[in-house]
Amino acid sequence: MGRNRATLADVAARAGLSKTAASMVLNGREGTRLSAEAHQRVFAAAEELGYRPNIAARSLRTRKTATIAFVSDIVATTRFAGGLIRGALDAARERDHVLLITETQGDAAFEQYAIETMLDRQVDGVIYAAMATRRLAVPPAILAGRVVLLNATSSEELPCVLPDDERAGGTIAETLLAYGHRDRIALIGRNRPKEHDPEISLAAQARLRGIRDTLAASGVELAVEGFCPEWLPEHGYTATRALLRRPTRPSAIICMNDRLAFGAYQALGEAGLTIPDDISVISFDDDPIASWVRPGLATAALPHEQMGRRAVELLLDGDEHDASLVPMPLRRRRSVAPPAG
Amino acid sequence: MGRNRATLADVAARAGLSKTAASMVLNGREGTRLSAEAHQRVFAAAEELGYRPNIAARSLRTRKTATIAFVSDIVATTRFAGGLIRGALDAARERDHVLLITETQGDAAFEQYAIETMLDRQVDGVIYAAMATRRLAVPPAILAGRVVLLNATSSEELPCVLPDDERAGGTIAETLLAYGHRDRIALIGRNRPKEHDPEISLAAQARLRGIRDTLAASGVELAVEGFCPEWLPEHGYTATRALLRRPTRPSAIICMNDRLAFGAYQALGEAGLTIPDDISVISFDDDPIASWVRPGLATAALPHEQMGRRAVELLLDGDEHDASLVPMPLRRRRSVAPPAG
DNA sequence: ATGCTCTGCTAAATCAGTTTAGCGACGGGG
DNA sequence: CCCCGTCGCTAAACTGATTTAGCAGAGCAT
Repeated sequence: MGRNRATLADVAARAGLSKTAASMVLNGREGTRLSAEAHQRVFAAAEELGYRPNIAARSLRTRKTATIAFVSDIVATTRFAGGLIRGALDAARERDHVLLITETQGDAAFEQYAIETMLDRQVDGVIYAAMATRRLAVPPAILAGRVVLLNATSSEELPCVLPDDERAGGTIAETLLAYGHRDRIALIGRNRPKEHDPEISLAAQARLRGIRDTLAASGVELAVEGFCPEWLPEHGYTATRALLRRPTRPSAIICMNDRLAFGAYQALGEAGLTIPDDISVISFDDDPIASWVRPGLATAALPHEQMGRRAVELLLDGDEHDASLVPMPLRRRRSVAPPAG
Repeated sequence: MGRNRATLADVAARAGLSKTAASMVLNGREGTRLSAEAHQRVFAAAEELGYRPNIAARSLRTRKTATIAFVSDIVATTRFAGGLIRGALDAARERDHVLLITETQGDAAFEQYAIETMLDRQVDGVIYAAMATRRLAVPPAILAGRVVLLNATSSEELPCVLPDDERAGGTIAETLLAYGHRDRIALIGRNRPKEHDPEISLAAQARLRGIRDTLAASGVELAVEGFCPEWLPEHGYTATRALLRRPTRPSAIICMNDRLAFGAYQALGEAGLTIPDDISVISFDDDPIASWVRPGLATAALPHEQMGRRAVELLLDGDEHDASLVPMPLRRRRSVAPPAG
């Protein structure tokens, strides 16, 4: 790869100038006193030779690589990761940077290895993304450089990017209220206090807080809160069946995420109930499945692209608002309607 | 980042030897005549100083970076990408390599830029992955080095990794035959010849060929072939409704992918039919949704991790079987049963 | 004529490794 | 005693960029 590329020396020779001159011109250095003609000659030579600088050589000297490490536990390979990576890639490209991606799989040894490998390559900064764990212990090795946490927080007060789950909870509640739902709003997906899987608990707590506060402001309380050990369709299914066995049927179900909502759809379908005529369903995440179910599922979207983008911006442009909450826009679909009769 | 790391010179000094000696020892060079004691001293010094080589410096000299470019059109950010990337990451890690990931979004200018950026960084090879286009025009710039195509073929006879769609078609057909289905097997998801979206057509052709040939070997033909413009749930839904309006109801439906199958589930549910008692459904891909639907959907899994892994292996270990077909294992789930009465 | 400044440019050091060429000491054979 | 080969190791070149320090010449004032 790149066997006989032109070097800076070649460009300089062709322009009849020194490497110093060529370097300065090509880097657009201010305050150099090189003549306009010298500029022309260098540009022409570089153009003619198809010159492209050797990044390894450059970064050896400058200690900058225009490379960002994107280290995640398991994010990189979940369906949720796509958007994060895409957003980060876009923002990186706009700044002429490139992404070195690794996954630790939550394994401490892999993590250690991954971080070292990245640092060996002199990355300019690290985006540390998490899916499984929302509050992480950041490996000390990377604290020396710039770090941004993505979808995670830490005790070190590092800059981080998070979805605005609380506000999304508010939006969801407002939506149901606006449609006229009041006393028969159910929720599924609470996790029991003892099972504090940090993934669920942090997001869940924020979402729940947003929902409760907004409802409370209108004098409404959740009628039922169904627990789920995990946020998978089968748990949504079971929780919904449990809901339906109660004396009063809810007019709306808030699901803590779309996979639960999918389970709820299945249970409601089996019970012969029609969404949204008999019961409304609304949820969080905007998983692709939300647009596949019938009727489409209204849901507060996790803004993955925005988040990935924001992480790179924070890392490179470093405006020092340390925590960045990205809004979760509501995708309005047909699963919500006014309560029946 | 990495401001005061120990250098090779530091290690050498501490070991009381030259940089040359230290370099040779640490690289495990054969045929050097350095004493066992010298080896010990170098290793000890490196250990004590926490020495890690500077990759930029090394690759400046060796022109090797232990870095692989993973360039894709849109794969990197679709739900299908996760596995590809994970497999590639794993295989890369095993070989102490690292992945530089980019996405071209199918845009020629982005692609040009992406490739140049990768080559500037002296990557040791390029994995060129495609989702949208199965047969691609490979940019000439990367042909100079090692290239492996992932989920794609080209006219240049480059090494490539593909799922074994044809064989999977055979497996699906065998499965239905084994359950006793014969004359009432329907298929949905054929695309009309004129709409030759290359993504669909190449995979679809192979799958269909596998199905037809295997059925034919048992003297069976597909009863109906339903067309779909794209492979989305809504098209599966429509195609299935069309199927059900025909005089004889199929005993089994083969869907060209899981999203279509999901649409089929919806249509069958609305028609009051039970899977698999009234009708069997079987499909391709093993999208997460296949395990979420009730009953679970039997499907031939796209072996994304294996494919990603294989691509790296082909690139680095370069056994020269140029095309690598990765088997698609059948996930047996409850959606298939013997035909009703 | 001398000294000074400014202009336009360059030599050489530097980054941190790898690699080539070869040096001094020692032992053995002729 | 001299020559040669081997052993154990090192000096220096090299990779391709950036950056520091500074040089030659022109123009101007003294």
